Parts: sequence; structure tokens; C-alpha cells
Amino acid sequence: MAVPSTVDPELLRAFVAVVECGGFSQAAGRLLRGQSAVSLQIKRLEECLGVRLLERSSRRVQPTPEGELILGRARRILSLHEELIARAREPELSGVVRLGAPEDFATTRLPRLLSSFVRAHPRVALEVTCELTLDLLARFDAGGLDIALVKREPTFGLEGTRVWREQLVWVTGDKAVVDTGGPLPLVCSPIPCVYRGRATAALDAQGRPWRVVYSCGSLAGSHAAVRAGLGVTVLPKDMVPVDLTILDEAVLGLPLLKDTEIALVSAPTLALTAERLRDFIIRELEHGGPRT
Amino acid sequence: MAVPSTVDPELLRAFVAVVECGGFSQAAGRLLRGQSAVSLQIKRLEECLGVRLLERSSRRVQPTPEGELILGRARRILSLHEELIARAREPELSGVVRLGAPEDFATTRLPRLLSSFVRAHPRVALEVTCELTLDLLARFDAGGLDIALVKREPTFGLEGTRVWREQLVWVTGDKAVVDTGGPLPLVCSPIPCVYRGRATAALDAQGRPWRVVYSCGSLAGSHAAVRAGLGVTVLPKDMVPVDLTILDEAVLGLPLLKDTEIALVSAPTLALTAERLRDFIIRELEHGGPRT
DNA sequence: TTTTCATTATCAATTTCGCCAATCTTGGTC
DNA sequence: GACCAAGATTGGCGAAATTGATAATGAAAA
Repeated sequence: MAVPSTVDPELLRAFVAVVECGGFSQAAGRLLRGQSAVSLQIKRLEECLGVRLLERSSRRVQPTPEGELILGRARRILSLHEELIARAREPELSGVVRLGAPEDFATTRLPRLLSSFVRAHPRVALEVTCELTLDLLARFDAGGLDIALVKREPTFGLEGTRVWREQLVWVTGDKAVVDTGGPLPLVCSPIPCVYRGRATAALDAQGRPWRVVYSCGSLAGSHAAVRAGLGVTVLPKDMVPVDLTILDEAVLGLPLLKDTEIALVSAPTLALTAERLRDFIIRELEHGGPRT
Repeated sequence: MAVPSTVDPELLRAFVAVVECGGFSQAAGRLLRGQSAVSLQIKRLEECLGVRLLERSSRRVQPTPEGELILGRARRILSLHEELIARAREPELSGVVRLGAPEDFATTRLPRLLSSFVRAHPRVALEVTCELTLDLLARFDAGGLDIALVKREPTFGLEGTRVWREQLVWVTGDKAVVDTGGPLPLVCSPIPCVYRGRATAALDAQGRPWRVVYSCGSLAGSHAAVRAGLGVTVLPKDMVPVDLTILDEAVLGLPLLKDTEIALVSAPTLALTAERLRDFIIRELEHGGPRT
């Protein structure tokens, strides 16, 4: 017998209804079908899955143990169906969403991520603000952003939903700068920068001296400085430009860096459009992004 | 027009196939249908969702922007369908799975969590080992466990899948013990205990003196000691017995404790039965558990 | 035990609905 | 302007689900 690759969701709906109503006849009422139809639907479902789902013993209908396992999955499928329909039939979104993100994320991941959303909703305008994480959080707290993607540190910002995780690596344009004997020359963003703190803390813990040779608010500016051999910097592994070199900590005696995490925070009350964007970002990243 | 609450997944399958094959006719081949059937299926789907999904312009079929959004959800629904069928038709599981968990988790969450699994698979035997996290990890590394649920610290054990997160609180049976003026009397498990480390580190950071008045490997033993007013201990918020009191850090000047996290680690090669149990645990906790 | 009641299973008739095959329409190409 | 490739349409067929009625089942009441 050929096993189909999909199950008629109406059968799943019937199954859930029977369990929740505690009987075929009551479920039939809820499903606006005859009792016999429900009986046959359950039979078809059981045949299709090759498992007995319901224990029809004395006076009470209960799911079998296997049935209970299936039940959870069935509910999940049904809710996704409903969501699919609801979203598809939803009136066209419009309005402005104020989104904040660190510059590196905004320039590497965000464009591709948001492209299908903005194309699907041409009347929605995104206002993207690029700043350092701590500045983003300040702006967000002041009500200046609907959604913010921020770098998460163990010491703050534990609220929000984690949407991204990535390995942090040491990077340079000229390996020679690591071995000068003097303090390690660092290129990074100005003070509230999370990576800057991450790097200096790791170096301090190791007792290795360092100095900031170049501090620039622009990511492209930092890249250029590193490329010119001014010093080393810290970047998420997948955001390293091709012409820069990832340094092997073990070989050069540099401290290991903890992974970076990006979390999404959103205002407690959110317009429908912003809410949809938030759901979209979380959803897309949880699929396309790296596994936790 | 009545909006159904489910979509025929065959229509979704057709939609995905058309997008992936780049045409109706090619998709028809893959779906083992005629071209006209595919055409009608897409038409039905578009009518049902009230959205145009495909741009049939010159020579090439492409999803519309709305179509792209739907596409992701459709793929997800289809994969859940396949998973449902695969699991339902899977031969009966059997064998032994060696599972390790901290005692508190094993006594509070685990039984309810595992009950439907073991009832659905009567020929599976679970061998549950309760130990302190570090001992569990040692046993796991030695190959003595298939799956381990362990408390996760920022300083170690960052691998694995996080399956639980919970607020950690100070607990006592007699509020008087906090204000004795002397060092804070602690009740906890022996040395490798994660909570013990968490508590003493937090107190040290605050500069508050402490001493361990009672150290017991059994959770019930610790509870009894606390209940008897021997001292305070640290517990996940939802695992506090009803007859013990949660202390308000702010009022009593106790340090705030970071949340506790439980992660699941599993052996690189796992028998089918263990693999299914692992998936089940992750799946159930991600639903029933607290939101991250 | 027998009766009764409530429930699910089964059956035949009917209707609905999707598929096929052939044909029409469209838009790009030579 | 004819040709070609690909999707849209249409009418008839056939499979499958629903219905409504009836049979079987099993528990409680008489």
C-alpha cells in the first residue's frame, strides 16, 4: 500500500475534535458533519497512519498512548494551517516600522533577510537605524524604536529573543602586527562597543597588554584600518571580508572569544505591521540561521 | 464565501513543486499528475488563500512576493506532515535508553514529561541516573549515558541544546536565619554542585560572608534541612516545596541570582530509540516549557 | 436476566470534486 | 505572420466522501 506524503488535515481536525469533545457524536456537532462521517474519518486516519489512535471502550473515548503522541503533532499542524490562512488573507500591511540593528548585522544579514518582506508589503516603510548596541538600547528604551536587534552580553540585555549566534574571531589584514612584541594594536568602534569590551576583557584576563590604535564609528572604516595593517579587530566569523585574515588563537596565543549573540527586543505595544515584521524576522532567522 | 480552516496539503505540495521546478509542466511530472491538474490546483490554492501566488509571465514562472512568504510556511507544513507520517508508521521502539538528569529536575519535571513517551512505547526501558551536573557530564563523557540533561553554566557546557530556563531564588524554612548577623548559613549539595557555586560566587561578589551548615547529596535531605531552619538554599523557582519560603533579594540584601539553564547533550551516535527520546524531550519542553 | 439507552460501526445511495484528455489562448521567436 | 511552447479552459468520467438509515455493542436500569 502506497504511503502518502501528506495527511488530509480534515482528518486531523476530526481526531482532535473527538479527543477534545470526548466522543464521536459531540465532535460531529462541532465539525458540522454527521456522526457516521466522523467515524469514517477516524477510520481513514487510523488506516493512513497504520496506528490505532482512539480507545473506544466503555462509555468514554480516549486517545491511545500512540494517539497522544500524534495528537500534539496534529494540533501543531492545524495551528500552522490556520496561521497560513490568516496571514494570506490578512489585509495589506502599511505604515512605518522603526528598526534598529548593529551596523555589521544591518549590512550583512539584514538586507537579504528583509527583502522578501518589503517586496511582499510594498506599502510598508522600514526606517533602519544603525548604532552600537548600547546606543540602540538607549534609543529603544526612550521609545525611538519599535524593534531592535542587539548584541547580547551575559551581563545585560538578557531579555528579548535570541535570533542569532555566531563565532567571534580575531581578524587582521597583516599578520605581522600581532608579533610586534609591544601591546596588541586594536582597531574597533568607540567605547560602548560590545566587541571592544569583549576583546579587551579577554586580553586583560590573559594578562596580555593592548592599545587601541584606531577607533572608528563606521564598520567600513574599521575594515579599512585593519586592511591597511593598523592592527587586529574582532568580528563575527561570517562577516569577515574576504581580503582579511582570520587568526588562529591557538597559534598566536590570543585569547578565545565567546560567541556573539544577537537578540530581538520589541516594544510592549506594537502596531500590527511591526508585529508582523517581528514575527517574520524571528521566523526567518530560526530557519536560515545557525543552529543553537 | 466560507474560509476553511485548513488547506489541502496536496495544493501546497503542488505550489512548492511548481516553484522548485520552475514551471507547471515540469512540476506535473514530479507530482505524477497532468499539467491541467497542476494548473487547477494552483488556481484552487490561490482562490482559497485569496492571494495571487505565482507570476506567470513570459517563459518563466516565479512566486510573487506574497507567494514567497507563503512558500516558507508551506514547506514547513509539508515537512511536519511527512514527519507525522514517518513517526506514526515507524516500527515499535524497544531497548534501553540511559538518561541522566539532576535530581531536582528528575523528580519534578521528568516524570510528567516522560509518561506519554513510555506509555506509547511499552517495550522501551529508561534507566535514569540522578547525579550532580558535573558528575553527569563525567559519566556522559565516559560513555555511560546516551542522553544527559545538565545544568548549564556560562563557563562550561555551552554545547548541547537548551531545553529549560528558570529563575533561581533563595529559599528558607525560617526567615530568622538570614538576619543572624553572622555569615549566611547555606544548605546545599556537595562540592561539584552548580547551584552551590552559583550561590557562593554571588555572595562573594557582594562581599557577604557565608558558611555551609549542611551539605547533603540528596535533594529531599536538603529540603528537610532547610525546612528545619538550618539555613537557606538556592532552588529553581518552580521547584520550591510549598512549605518553604521564597526570599525577596531586594528586601534582605541577598544577591540576585542568574537564571538556571538546563541543556540536553547526547552521544554522537545514538540508537534509534534514544534518538527518538531525545527529539521527544526537546519537542515537549520547547512547547510546555517557559518561553525564552 | 432482560430492557433500555446511548454510543459507534456499517451499508447503500448519492453527490461532490478532482483528474484526464483534448482544445483554446497567449506571448515570444524565427 | 506562422510557429512553438507553456499555461488556461472545458466536459466527461471515476473515485471517494457524505449522508441517512440501520445494525451492533456495551453499560446501566428494571
